[in-house]
Amino acid sequence: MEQQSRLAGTVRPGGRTARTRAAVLEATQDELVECGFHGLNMDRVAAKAGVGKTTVYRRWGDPAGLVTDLMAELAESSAPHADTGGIEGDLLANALNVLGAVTDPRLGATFQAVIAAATGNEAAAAALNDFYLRRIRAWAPVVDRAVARGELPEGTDGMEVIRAVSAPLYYRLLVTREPVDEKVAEHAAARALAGARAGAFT
Amino acid sequence: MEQQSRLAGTVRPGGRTARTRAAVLEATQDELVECGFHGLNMDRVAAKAGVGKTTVYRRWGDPAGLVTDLMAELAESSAPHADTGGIEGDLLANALNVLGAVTDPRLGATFQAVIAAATGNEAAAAALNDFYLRRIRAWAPVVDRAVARGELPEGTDGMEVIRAVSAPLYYRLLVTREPVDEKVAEHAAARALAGARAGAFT
DNA sequence: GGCCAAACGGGACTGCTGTTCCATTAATGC
DNA sequence: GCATTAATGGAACAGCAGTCCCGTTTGGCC
Repeated sequence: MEQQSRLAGTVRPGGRTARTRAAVLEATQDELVECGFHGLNMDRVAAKAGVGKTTVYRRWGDPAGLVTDLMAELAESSAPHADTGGIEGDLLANALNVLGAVTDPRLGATFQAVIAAATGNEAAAAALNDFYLRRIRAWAPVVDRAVARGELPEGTDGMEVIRAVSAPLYYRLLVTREPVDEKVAEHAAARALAGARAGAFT
Repeated sequence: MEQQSRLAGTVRPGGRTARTRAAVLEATQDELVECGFHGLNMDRVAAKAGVGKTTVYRRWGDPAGLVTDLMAELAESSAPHADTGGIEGDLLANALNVLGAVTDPRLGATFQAVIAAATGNEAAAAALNDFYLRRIRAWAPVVDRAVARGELPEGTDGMEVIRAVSAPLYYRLLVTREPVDEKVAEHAAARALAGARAGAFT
């Protein structure tokens, strides 16, 4: 049932195989937007992608395999961090970046699907961990630069500050299910900054 | 397919009906610990509870209905907040309380299941929102008392501070899938406190 | 204690998910 | 270009989740 879904191990990654994968992942995202993860249907994905359902089952195994591959795909194409010249602007940019991602219909549906899939699926959990670790590492330098500029205390943990900015947004989105908007994003950035200035992240 | 799962609307809530519900919810939690939400099987739950599977389908409809009812049950029996005499101890107690809940095998499995169910199920999402709103309201007074004692700035938003303590724990648990331990809990409490003292929660 | 209807239980049934088999297509290496 | 074989597609098949029907049990009420 469980099987590797990454294209990496295939012997013939070019041409048809790559086209099939692109079409299937595209169709998967469409389905996620319409039906969510729990409504993700392998047959419909295959039909919408224009490939045989045998192919989908063989290469991805189950819905969790599809969203795991989708997440791996997103991990490749991560945008670089901002540089507004000051830590306040950089953290706000990070918060708005997260807000934009979870608010975007396609991306938001994908993130929620992977998070749902990751409860009880080791591969999906690993893909999720990989994605966010990359993202946090990519943004941590904005904190390091602020430390170098003297805006934040020496020894401030950049990755922890970045985590602190994202956490409230995801907490509301996933746990309390309260609305997530610009105000929440601004507060998240401001509070992480206040904690960092107070030396709570050293 | 979707149907109300709460016992509230039943005409005969006593005797057999209540026993059936208790047995089914107990069996559901057992299954969640063993198989997780995606492996939750209505037939096995019915068998383990010693009731007919028709009954389970009729009253709860689907796995999401089961975990939603379970969450509603947990919402009833919420523990009162701590009172250590100081805001630092109270917030730490809150963080350790959350840590204990998500670390406990039965509770943790239940929370993760409801969170997974809530992506794409309105009833589960509502139960989740209700549970956490109750919990946050129950703990907010520790902040209000601290403000009254002069430990925190006037106008500090108690509910927001409580949210800020929980958020990093759930963020790690659900999103980045990093380990959650006492150190993380202590940091979460300390950073929320630092932000509050700096006036970031007013 | 007895009546009535709500709630339950068992078993047959159905449709869909996921598998298997084999023929067909096309990517790779020469 | 041509041979090899990885990868795909279609169709038949199997198993189980979820539904339906109807007889049985039991809680609420007088």
